[in-house]
Amino acid sequence: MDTDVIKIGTLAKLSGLTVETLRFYEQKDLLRPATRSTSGYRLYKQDDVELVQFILRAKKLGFTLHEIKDLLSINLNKDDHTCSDVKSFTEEKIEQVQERIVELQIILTALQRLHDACCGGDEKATHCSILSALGNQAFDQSDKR
Amino acid sequence: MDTDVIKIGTLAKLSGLTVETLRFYEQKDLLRPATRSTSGYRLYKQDDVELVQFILRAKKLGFTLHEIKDLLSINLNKDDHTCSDVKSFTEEKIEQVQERIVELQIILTALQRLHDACCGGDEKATHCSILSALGNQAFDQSDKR
DNA sequence: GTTGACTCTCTAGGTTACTACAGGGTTTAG
DNA sequence: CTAAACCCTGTAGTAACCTAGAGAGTCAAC
Repeated sequence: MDTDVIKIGTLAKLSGLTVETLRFYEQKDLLRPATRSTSGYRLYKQDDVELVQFILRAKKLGFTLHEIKDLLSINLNKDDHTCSDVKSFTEEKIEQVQERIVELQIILTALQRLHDACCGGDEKATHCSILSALGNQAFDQSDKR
Repeated sequence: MDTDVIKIGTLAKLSGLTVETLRFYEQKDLLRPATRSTSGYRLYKQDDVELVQFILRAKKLGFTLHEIKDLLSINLNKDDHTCSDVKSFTEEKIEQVQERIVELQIILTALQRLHDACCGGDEKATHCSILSALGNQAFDQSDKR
């Protein structure tokens, strides 16, 4: 057997993904095997391990699979793109992440306000301040979104 | 026609949701009409407008529909639950939100680091520092998760 | 009595990122 | 040579939250 070439199970082990995930990524156009064997087995190159790592690192940065697909095509044809292309790609993601953080912080503040106001005792929840807040119009004015 | 009772379209208008969403919420056991007309029309009470608002407020706080269902059943049977039940429910959510914020902040920091290192110029992306970072093992050590 | 607005059920799609079969064929080790 | 381990395709399910449409019945107004 050709040692330059690895089957999907090997790539899975080397990259820490499952075979199913690798096939899924192929379906999403992220990762195509170099060739197929006569019997139809996917045959990858050793280099594809690094490619999978690229994908995993981008995922860690919060990029979606679709965005990673674009990132990969930039990476493949580096000559057709500028540094500024990549930078603005990153900028957009930064903005998205910042927005989400702000949203979550608004949510967090509201939750903590409710939490702090609640006695948290063993008495029946009939007069629970959290439940009343949720049932109260006044709540709606308390944050502006 | 009974004025105490409203049809789904009216409830939709009063609550700002669509008819479809209201039916969807019913399917998810969040909101059941008080009765049905002889022809099968859903008949809601005026009070249900407040119930929908309760749901929307809880959604704003980041609760999932499933969690809201539980919250509603606590709200309906307040005597069977304690304040501390509700408080710990809220506590759990607070922890979830905090965790998510921390995650996003790690992502944000990493993105900003890459962004700042990138020249962002019009030169070809052949040596783009962002792409190299994604293709580089060193990246993996740079954050601990 | 007919139009138009409303309602009903049921089904299917769409997003994101997988996971899990079923029902095959292929390869490899002993 | 056979059994285990591997691979294939294709489909369907998960979570969360809806949205859209088909095809049909109902209600109110003119």
